[in-house]
Amino acid sequence: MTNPTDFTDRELDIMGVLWRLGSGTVADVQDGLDRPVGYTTVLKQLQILEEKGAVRHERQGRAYRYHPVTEAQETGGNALRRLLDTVFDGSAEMALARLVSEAPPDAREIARMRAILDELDADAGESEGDDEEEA
Amino acid sequence: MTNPTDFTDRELDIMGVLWRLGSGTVADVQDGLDRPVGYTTVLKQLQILEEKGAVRHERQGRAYRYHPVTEAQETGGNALRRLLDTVFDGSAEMALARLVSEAPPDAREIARMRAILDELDADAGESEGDDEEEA
DNA sequence: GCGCGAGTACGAAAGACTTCGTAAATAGGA
DNA sequence: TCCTATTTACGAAGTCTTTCGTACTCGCGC
Repeated sequence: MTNPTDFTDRELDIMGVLWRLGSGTVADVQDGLDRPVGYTTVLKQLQILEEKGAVRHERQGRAYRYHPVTEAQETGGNALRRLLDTVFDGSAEMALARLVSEAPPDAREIARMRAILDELDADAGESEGDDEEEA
Repeated sequence: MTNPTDFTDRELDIMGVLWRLGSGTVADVQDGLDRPVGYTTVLKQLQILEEKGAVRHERQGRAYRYHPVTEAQETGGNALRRLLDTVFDGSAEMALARLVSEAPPDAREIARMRAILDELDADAGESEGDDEEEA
């Protein structure tokens, strides 16, 4: 991973396309990839991913349509945890600093990110306040 | 993918130890790893990492002491960018949501994370104001 | 100076990943 | 029905990773 996850690099490329599209045929995925890869190569990867339980397929006309089974967010979470542990020394703060420098969010996104932090405070407050409410 | 970077999974394990310790001998790194790995295996990885320019070594007594050359933050940044692109659909907000659910920060850390976002607003304000100042 | 033990160098074996060639199957139209 | 184009199935080749065994080296103590 310089596998960020449970997936290998190429598998992650494929999953990325499926997550973005929602689902796709072999040709769809092939088109969605950044870099040119043979048709049967993509098919093979999808078959491997299916063995691993990461995707499933259904017939569509004479072709197969593949759907992701594992959620993007779950995969991302695992990868983030690994990154946090190995490179950011467990510090969410450092990770955030790097995150925003990699992809500077616009004002609206910053506002929503603040909201996420506010929500954290609220949750912390609630659990600390449980005793008071119950009393 | 799990490769999160330029490094393979095992390489990242090794680099993680070096980043944490600052530097270390082969034995130090071996001890620092979660999982048992042969001494020569660790040595070999370090030699490979040195070929790649990720670490350097200096003599210490009869042994070598290895120092990381690449920064943890840089590696983390690359990995974050990949994650952002493939699994979080380019949204720093989604990444943050997952980040805090993976490693819930305490109040002090939340405060510092807010500060990072504040800093972003400040920067955005400054650059928007550049024209006015120049005019 | 010599020997011993700690350490490094080398290379090969095993396994995983990636890629694709070729064969087989299938559906639709002539 | 039969042919063709599209698609899947299989499997093997090439490459990269990971692991470690074995041989060599070097420095320190006697």
